Amino acid sequence: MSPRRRSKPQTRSALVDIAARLLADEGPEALSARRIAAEAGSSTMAVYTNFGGMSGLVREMVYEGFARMENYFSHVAPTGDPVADMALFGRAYRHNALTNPHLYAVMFGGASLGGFSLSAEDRQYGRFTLSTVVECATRCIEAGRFRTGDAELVAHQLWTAIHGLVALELGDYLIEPCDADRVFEAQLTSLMIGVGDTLEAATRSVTSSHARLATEIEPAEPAPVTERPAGDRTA
Amino acid sequence: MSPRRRSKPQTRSALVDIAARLLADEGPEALSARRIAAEAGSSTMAVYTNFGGMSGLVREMVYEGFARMENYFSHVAPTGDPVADMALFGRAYRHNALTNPHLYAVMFGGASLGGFSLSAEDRQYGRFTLSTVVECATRCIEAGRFRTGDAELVAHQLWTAIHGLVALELGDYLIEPCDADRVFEAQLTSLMIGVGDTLEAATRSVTSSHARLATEIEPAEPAPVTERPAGDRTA
DNA sequence: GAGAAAAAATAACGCCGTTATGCCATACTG
DNA sequence: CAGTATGGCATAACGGCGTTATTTTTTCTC
Repeated sequence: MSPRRRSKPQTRSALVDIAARLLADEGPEALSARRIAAEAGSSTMAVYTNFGGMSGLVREMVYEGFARMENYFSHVAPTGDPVADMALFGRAYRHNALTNPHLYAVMFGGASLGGFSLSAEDRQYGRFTLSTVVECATRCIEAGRFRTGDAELVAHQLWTAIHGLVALELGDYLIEPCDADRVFEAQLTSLMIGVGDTLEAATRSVTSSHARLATEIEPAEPAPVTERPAGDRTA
Repeated sequence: MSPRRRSKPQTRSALVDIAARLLADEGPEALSARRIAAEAGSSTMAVYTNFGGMSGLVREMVYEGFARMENYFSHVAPTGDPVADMALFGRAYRHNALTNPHLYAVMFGGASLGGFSLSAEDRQYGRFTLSTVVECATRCIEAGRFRTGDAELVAHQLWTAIHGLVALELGDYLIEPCDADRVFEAQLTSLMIGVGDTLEAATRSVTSSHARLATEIEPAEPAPVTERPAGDRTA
């Protein structure tokens, strides 16, 4: 039916692109090897020769998701106030999740698509993405703004708190979006105060981060689908 | 093969029991209509006549999950310090999630088993379970311990924060359990401070709740599988 | 150009949720 | 008490899924 596919990398990236589009447009249920291959004009076997199975393709999506998150993080410009930067990272995290909801669900929702589950290496890769936030927490601590000396702990607090909000938000447990917004803002300030900042300073920082939201949050390019440099990862 | 089934309610509760056992023992992947029916010695059709499909049976699991959560909540005895009570609710929430990890994943993980998704009514039911926590937050506010006057907001902050930790914990993103414990304790104190309590009072409350953990957290009965009183909910 | 190696197509296996059909015991009805 | 109808369950089938074995095609290498 379709013109003959010439070489290999073409079909591989085509499969990734189509999978990403299906995931974004129709959600995780639409991610099936048969569907993707049919949409690419090839047979189901292409998924196996290129990714070693469905789980390999899902892994590609997960890594793409972390790349997008890292992209948002890298576009957070320092404001001079490390606590405000911290809040900006929180906003970037939530913005990324709300922009790519289905992708985020695959990354953290434990959707277990096609029997996929993250390997220890994958999890380490995911946690590595937060290193930028850990560095920011270190700056906050060095500036004497936080009570604790454990930057990683603070980063994990921010991460888990925002993940919880976003997860329930995406699962429609927080029905009205304004609810989620209010909880998010309150959580941000409460966290900054709770880890040691003063009420006034934390409020100022979070408010300033809110003001910078529009200009800071969007990355330059529209986060295109990228391929991993390393070799195949058969499930 | 099996002796003739006499009446209806027997097979129904058997299906629920087996489904709950399969979910707890082998995880969400083991929850299939065919498997459950086979384990019950009946045919697949029993799932449809009793629950209108797989989604109905999953819904039963979700309601059971909320019942267990409510059971843990109802066994939280007031300590006299409302903020300590608040921390106890947080501990009860996490304890329930870690005790029934697969059930918790079905409730909030968006696993989308058998095309199941919560209806608006279901979500409302889930949020209603938190009303106990909202009342506790009200007591905290009336005691002048919290800065805000919005008890529901505070309850949602606690909820989302702990859910985020638990979700990542169950997804093995927080690799070492001691990590999760540390983040949980820090999150609890940070939240209590952040929403308005003083450093000393919050630390005292959270510490006292930690001391009460062993005796308070376990409910009397082992949370048996119950049936919903209402009629069938065909998907 | 010929042979070797990689990739894709075809077809099959076993699982899934779901549905249509028929049986048969139960529960009403006269 | 007999006859009937209702409804729960079994049997079997349909389409779709991930996966695998086999065969065919392509592509690279010598």
